[in-house]
Amino acid sequence: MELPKNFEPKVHEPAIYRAWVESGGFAPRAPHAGSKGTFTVMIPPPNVTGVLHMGHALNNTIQDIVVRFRRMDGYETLWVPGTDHAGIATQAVVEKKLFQEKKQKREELGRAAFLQEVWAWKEKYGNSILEQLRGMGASCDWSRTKFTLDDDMSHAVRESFVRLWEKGLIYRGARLVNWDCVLTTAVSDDEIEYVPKKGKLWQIRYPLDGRPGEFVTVATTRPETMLGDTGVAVHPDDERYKHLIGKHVVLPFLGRRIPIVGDETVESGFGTGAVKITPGHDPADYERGARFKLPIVMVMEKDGRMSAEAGPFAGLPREKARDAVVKELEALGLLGDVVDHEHNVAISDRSKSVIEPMVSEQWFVKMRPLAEPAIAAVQNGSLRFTPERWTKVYLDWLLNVQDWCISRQLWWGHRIPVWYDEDGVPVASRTDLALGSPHPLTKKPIVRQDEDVLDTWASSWLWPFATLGWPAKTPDLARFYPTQFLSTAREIIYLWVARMVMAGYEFMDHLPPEKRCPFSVVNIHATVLDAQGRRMSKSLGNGIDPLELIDKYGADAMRLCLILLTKEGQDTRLAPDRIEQGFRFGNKVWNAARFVLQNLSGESAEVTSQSVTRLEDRWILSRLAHTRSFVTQALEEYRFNDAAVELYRFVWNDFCDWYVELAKPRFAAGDPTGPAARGTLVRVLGDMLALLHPVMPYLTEALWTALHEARGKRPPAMLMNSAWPTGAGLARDAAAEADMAVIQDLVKAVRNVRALCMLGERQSLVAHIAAPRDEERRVLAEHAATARALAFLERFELATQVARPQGSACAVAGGIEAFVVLGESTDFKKLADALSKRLEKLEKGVAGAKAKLANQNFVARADPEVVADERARLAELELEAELVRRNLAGL
RNA sequence: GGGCGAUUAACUCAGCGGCUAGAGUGCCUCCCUUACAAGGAGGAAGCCGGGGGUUCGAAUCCCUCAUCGCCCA
Repeated sequence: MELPKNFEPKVHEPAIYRAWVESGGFAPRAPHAGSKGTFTVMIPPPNVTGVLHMGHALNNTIQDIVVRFRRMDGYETLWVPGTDHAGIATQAVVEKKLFQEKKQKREELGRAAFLQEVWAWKEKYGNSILEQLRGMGASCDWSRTKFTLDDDMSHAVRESFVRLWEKGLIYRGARLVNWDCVLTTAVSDDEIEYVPKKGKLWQIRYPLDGRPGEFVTVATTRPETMLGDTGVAVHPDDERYKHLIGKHVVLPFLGRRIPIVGDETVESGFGTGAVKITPGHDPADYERGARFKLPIVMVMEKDGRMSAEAGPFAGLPREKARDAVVKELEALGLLGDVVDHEHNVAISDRSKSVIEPMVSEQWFVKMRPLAEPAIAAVQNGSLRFTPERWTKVYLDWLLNVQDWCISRQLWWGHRIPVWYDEDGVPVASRTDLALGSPHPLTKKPIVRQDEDVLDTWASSWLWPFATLGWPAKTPDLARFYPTQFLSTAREIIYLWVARMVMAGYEFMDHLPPEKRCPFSVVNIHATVLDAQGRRMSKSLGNGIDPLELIDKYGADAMRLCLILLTKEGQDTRLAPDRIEQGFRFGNKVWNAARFVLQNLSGESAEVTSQSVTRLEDRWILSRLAHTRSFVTQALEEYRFNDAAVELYRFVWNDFCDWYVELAKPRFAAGDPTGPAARGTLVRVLGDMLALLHPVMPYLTEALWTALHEARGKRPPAMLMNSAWPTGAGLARDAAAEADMAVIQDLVKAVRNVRALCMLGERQSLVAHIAAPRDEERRVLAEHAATARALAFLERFELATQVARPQGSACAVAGGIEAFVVLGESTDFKKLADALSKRLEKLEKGVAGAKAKLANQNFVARADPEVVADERARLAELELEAELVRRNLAGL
């Protein structure tokens, strides 16, 4: 059996992925004896227009680790993949393409033809992100792939809409919404971002009605909206303006007479202390307007041009209108001070245009009743966040939840299932209502369907159960709902997580309440930042492409590194070359396995902690026992980083650095301990591959096959479908670990002396070892050969006391002195320096421990065990310091 | 404006009441020893952001300031 020298991800990964798919292992296993039950994960459906970015890479690595671990651990696992139709984003992409390629606008094409274009686009490009997930090794059940506009999903959306309608939770109303003037649609609060921009604060003087020559000066960042003003507000306690409350001013250009009101929400310190009220175009003013029953005047059209209400400025685009208004005010002498002013401007995520708050007719869902059970879910423990602190973020949003504007003025999406009769009376229906058919309530003919579509989240909030067939009561739904784990990004807690919880409680009402919450654990993953600590973004162009990393280092390397870098949701900075650590580790594992396989000779006996007798065998199995249980527990608790760090350490530092080196001499022909060494290597390697598999699936799968082949066997199953190591036959062995530590300390001390004296490992040395303490002497006597091999010693003389040989240096390890006989050219000065330094540290430690123990309070109040430990530590330090001091004197 | 997080070695991060504060990368010295030079052996490197407090004991808990970042408005 000869493995190539290196693992070649590009060669192996696609073939292994195909084999996994063919093994059928991505689909949930059928219920069977010994099964731990089902374990379901729903992928956060990426946007169909999306390409894999670092956030997806991390999040899907996490999900795949969970799913692979649970699968091996005996659960019937299901990971459902899919994409969402991303209404605005997708429509915008296709509109742009259409315009660039054919100079066509969607209006010219018409609704049906345009939608055909979008579907064609989706078929062609919409699967790329799912392909990329395959490349990462994601073990999703692709046979269950969903798209939010699939027929069954659309059916679920309509059912949910009609149910809410029937419960009276859907209403239509004029509300101030965030309006995107470029895409001409309302967008939700969550689809806008606030960008600080340098602007100006203009002061405008409004003439007081009936008091010629007197003015009230208001300050505004948006002078063009003054045309829609229907009031002026001042703080009721403001001495400057108090007397004017109840009076009126006359709006320039339009001559409208508008009142001055006293409102406590006005900040007297801002601007002039008087503010204009524009209920039609500002959220705060909308509230104020409602409080004072001021009329709403809309001075802007849906496309951002000024409306007829804008008088002389009608027809101007909003930016031009601003300049014109300012210029005219100045001409009239009504413009006051103009100062620079930085403020946050709302920008649409999709079109990047400035959001215009506008009053329009929209459909809303009443959120308060839906929020109640979602709040209760975290309070009664049905739902848990990890890291725990995100619970607060979730609750804060739910406690202050606003009604949800679900209509979008788009074509791409689920068309709102509402029809109107000739009087405009709406009705929601599960089935399409033909034009001319009688309205179910009024019996008058149906004349039209609502033009708008639903917000994309109105479908993705149904994801955890609609993907399983809801509203039909399918076997899948009964078997896999509720799910166990959801992993996602923090900014989506409100948009999606909270709404899925609401939907679960609302629509899964055929289940008892404790089974309605769609998932029990929500993992909020870290944000991967660029090397300067900035968020990766398209506009900055600072993103690292995971596909490039996979191409260069392999999927396993990227997966491991992302987990090593992100401790439980803590943000991290990533530079591409950091992935090299994962690559090197993969290489290390590969070569360790290669070494094992090269030296096998048909061992088949199962090695256990009970069956081995050699110290190093007992030791490595003890370390394995610890690592296995540590990693298992960490994965059960979703502490991925802890699991990965522990595995890394075990593989590299315990197994490769020590055990493999100790095993080498035992392969010599005729060595009676050879079989035990080979058996132990096989045992450790097998378990190690299994433990590593969730994080590094490809590499471990390849080695799993190779390991079985080397033993002349066919693997009973692919590693992916094999059992998680149970720890059977493994036990912690404290005595072996303690003995091994003695040897390791001595070996390191000798190596240190050797390096200081510039002696290569080849140069054999003789050591005279003094071990006055029985325990240490026993260990060294029993394992002299082991210690000698690792320290590259030719001879090894052990005694209770040793007279220092001529021309020797002394390695001190614990209570042991190892006198190493050196050549004449030895640099004793260097040795002395190193020893002085070490002595200094030791003496510092001694002084610290002494001071601590001299403190009566410490001795009296600290845990007796801590005090005892401190005493023991002091004794050790003093002994070692004494040995080093003596050694130094002897040089 | 509200909330959250971070500040530990040159860099990226662990450690979150008690070992001589750790790892990876980088750096220095030595070594191509037949698993791996994508490696091995050894080493240097830290007033644990500043200031207060609690405690026998603080990188760790509390307060405060500073800086950076994120989420929400």
